[in-house]
Amino acid sequence: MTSAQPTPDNGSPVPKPRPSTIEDVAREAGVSRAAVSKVIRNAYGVSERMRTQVEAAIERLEYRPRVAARAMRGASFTLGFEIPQVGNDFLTMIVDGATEALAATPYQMIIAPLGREQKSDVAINSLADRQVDGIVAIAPRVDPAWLERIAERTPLVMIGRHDRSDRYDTITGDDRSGAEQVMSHLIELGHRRIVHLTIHPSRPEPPWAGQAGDEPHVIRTAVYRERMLALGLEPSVIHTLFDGSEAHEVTRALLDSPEPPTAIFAGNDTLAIGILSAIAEAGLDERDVSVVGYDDVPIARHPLVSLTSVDQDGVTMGREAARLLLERLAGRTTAVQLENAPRLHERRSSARPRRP
Amino acid sequence: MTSAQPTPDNGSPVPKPRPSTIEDVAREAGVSRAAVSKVIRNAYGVSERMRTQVEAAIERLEYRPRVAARAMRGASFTLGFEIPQVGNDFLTMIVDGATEALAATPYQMIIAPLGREQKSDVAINSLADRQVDGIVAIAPRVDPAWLERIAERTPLVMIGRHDRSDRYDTITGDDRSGAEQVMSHLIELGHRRIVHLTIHPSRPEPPWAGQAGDEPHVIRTAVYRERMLALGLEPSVIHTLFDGSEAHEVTRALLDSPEPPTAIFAGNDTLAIGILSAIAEAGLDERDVSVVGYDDVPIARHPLVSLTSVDQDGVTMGREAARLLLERLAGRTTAVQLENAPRLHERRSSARPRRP
DNA sequence: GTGAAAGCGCTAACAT
DNA sequence: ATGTTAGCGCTTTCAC
Repeated sequence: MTSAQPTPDNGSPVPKPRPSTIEDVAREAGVSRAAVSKVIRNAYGVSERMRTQVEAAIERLEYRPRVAARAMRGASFTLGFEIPQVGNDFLTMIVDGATEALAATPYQMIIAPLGREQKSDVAINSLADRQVDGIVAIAPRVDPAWLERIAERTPLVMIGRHDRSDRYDTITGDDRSGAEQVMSHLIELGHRRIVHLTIHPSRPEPPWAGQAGDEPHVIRTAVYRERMLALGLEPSVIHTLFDGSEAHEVTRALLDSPEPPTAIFAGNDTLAIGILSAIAEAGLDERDVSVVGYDDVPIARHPLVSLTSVDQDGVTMGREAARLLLERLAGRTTAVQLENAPRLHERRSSARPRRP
Repeated sequence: MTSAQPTPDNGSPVPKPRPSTIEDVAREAGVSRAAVSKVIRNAYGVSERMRTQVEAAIERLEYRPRVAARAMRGASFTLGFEIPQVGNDFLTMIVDGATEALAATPYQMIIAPLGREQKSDVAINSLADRQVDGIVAIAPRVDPAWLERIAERTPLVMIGRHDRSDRYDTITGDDRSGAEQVMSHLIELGHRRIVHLTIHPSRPEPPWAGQAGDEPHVIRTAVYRERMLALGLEPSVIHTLFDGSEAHEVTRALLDSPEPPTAIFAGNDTLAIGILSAIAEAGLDERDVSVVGYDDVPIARHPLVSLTSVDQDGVTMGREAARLLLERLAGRTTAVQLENAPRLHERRSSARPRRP
């Protein structure tokens, strides 16, 4: 990176013109602060004449309400999204859905990405600290009791949690069904040596684990085991980091082993993409090792990738999450659980094994 | 999506326990509010004894400072990122770099994604309204004069702008060099019928266009034209939407035309991926039509995709952006311009044409 | 329909 | 080193 000569400081003191406040607008329009406040909030009790007057003043002074000040008394008109991985396409779909649902509302969305080594609760807290009016979070490993405390003050929608709360709403996919579809598909194709590669489970096992449902990935793994055992086959589960690089490495090793699998069921598409890259690099294809992913991210459809994957419609999930939040803000106080039915899209990456 | 029975409202009024304030902590610790404030800000003038006392009280009361209240007087310890497209992998790299740079600081990052049909200035404004302490934005088409007004109050780093300002900092790649590398590469391979496919330029042409440099995509297009004309070839530029779907359609049509190109220079990788999908669907490959992209997003390296692309190191850009903001917050007042040198990664998607 | 006044939780400037 | 006080810009009663 090349740095240009810093612009010479010509000594002119930076004029920090004070942004206009509600007070300025009130003076300019010849009304009270309260009146201006009512106008900008579309509140009851403003005459047509006053409204136009105030709006003109706002225009003239380029007035913009400070969100911080508003948040101290009323609402911030901001909805916060906690996203564990900015680059994850499934999460992107959720954000897209929510963006769409919020377009016609006065609410702005902000996203709090997880920092390096940062846990979900830090980001959720940071949203709460910022007085957002509602939170959507994807945090499978956070203590439900803690979430309920957050939900006491801020409407909260959790995506991908199978536990039930009467404080926060949940939106999930039916992970059991999705995993069943994957396994049925692979078994019907004739696969027997099927490996399941997924992300590391929580360690140590949290005390509330299994309390009221499990993490999506844990459920998928459980279904995998059940189906393997039911056929008298030996389950083989491998855990890796979430970003796909380790999935790539592990797959290389797997391919070099004496009895490589003929199919790999990946816990999600990011891992599946990493797996596919190792297979391709080894000069092999789906007839050697089939791969099935989960989430049906956009790139899965790409003809060069053509990854068989479980679609759980992230866009709808995001849209619904936003809707649930708006409902809460409109007064709903009972909890809602939404579950969608996933659907397997069969593509080129899964095929009959060459040597069964 | 299936809705579960709403949890019955058992009539218990939701107890909204008032979160503790700095006042509560002061009382609990037997000190003044100011003392507590100093402790949480690590400010000068606190005895060791008081510090431990206050910290204990904070712990006990689970006190968390309200960002809105802090922002009204001091800082919000928040840095805002305006991102035109959440799903764009190049932008993701920028966010990742910034996340890394911010990990060891007290600053939290929030991302303001663009809503549907929303312009960059709306999102930038919304960050400013939220009193973030600094803003990083990717907004090639916003009036520089307007940006300078924002920068008067909030430190601002613009990514991908070739104009110079003494109010805000800029980080760019050398788009001229990047595009030159692409064209040289394709020409050396023997391509003559090269099409350039890129995103729609601003319409109408903004009054400040060309004032002090141009949009990255415009520069890349200009280089393409120059190089084609220099060889006595007819430039052919096609504009599409940014999301790659239209690039896919356009490419289909191109392949069906009487004299299809032997190479396509895509304005960025998202478009290149869309182009590749059309080529693959038509049963063709790089010997028929070569493709070169720009940004070198992670998927470009994938062996199934193997897209030749210009690496402009988004991660470093993001890291530097965060660093520049922190510098400004530490007192720098002169503007800085950073430019990095892009580098072409040659991969399978570009090859000698079968029929030149 | 409109305005006056009382805070919201915090920090900064100023005491002590 | 610690405490006191005066706001920051806004919304929300509650008078008029």
